[in-house]
Amino acid sequence: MIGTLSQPDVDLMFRAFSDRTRLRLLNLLKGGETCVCDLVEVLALPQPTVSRHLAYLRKAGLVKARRDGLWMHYRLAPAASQFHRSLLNCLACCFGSVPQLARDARRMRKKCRRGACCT
Amino acid sequence: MIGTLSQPDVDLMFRAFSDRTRLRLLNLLKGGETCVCDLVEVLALPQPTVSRHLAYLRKAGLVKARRDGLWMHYRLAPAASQFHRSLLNCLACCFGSVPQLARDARRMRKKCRRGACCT
DNA sequence: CAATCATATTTGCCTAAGCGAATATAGTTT
DNA sequence: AAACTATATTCGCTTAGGCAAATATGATTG
Repeated sequence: MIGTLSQPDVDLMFRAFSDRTRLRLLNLLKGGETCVCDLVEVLALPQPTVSRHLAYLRKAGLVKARRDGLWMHYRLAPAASQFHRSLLNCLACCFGSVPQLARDARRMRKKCRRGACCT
Repeated sequence: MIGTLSQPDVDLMFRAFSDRTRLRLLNLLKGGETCVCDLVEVLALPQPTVSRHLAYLRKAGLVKARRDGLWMHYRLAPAASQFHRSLLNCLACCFGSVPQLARDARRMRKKCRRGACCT
């Protein structure tokens, strides 16, 4: 009934950001491609929960997946519109407002430094 | 349990944007202070629906209300953080992606031009 | 103060979406 | 092919949140 509508619906993309778990995932992926097992460990959440939210983000067009043998690596999808770009900018700003995000990033860096991450 | 948390929760603000009706309201308020009756007419939605969503936006810290006799005028709250500012920037970008927003704005301008709006 | 107007809130109902537990799939190794 | 590993999906349950209809509130006017 409505005319042109952007591929991944704008509402869907906003809603993707409106859940704490997904925000944390996006925040970690900001640091580069990451495999699911590392995300699970750093967020300390059940693996099905993480996979479920990653699937949501994939459907919203916000992340891309790449298979590498047994592992799946996720990364932020390159911004496909000005809107997408501005949403990612919000993510950067959240980092200052939500202490949990900074903590997650710190834990990920630590894990990688001791060579314990898949990448 | 978690330490510092920004007043109007980040998740709440994102969720405020993730509903089509609220997005349309925010978009109209971008044009300046507007009274509820004008919003109801331009969006062609039931008044309780509009009021309910305005209440949501108020709680999220995104809009401010001002009473003027019988009328209530709503306006965008001034950005209180970098995050808030970047969210408002998303709104501006949406305008290009969601044709409905441009139509709403056009209808509002038209209404005001013929002197039919409360402001 | 009764009537009226603009707006807000409540109620009841229904769908979307989160979670944990269990299970399925897909690739690897032996 | 059987066993194993990493990841994805499904199921049953519970809560959040949307809507329409009805009702309440708050300000103004007669």
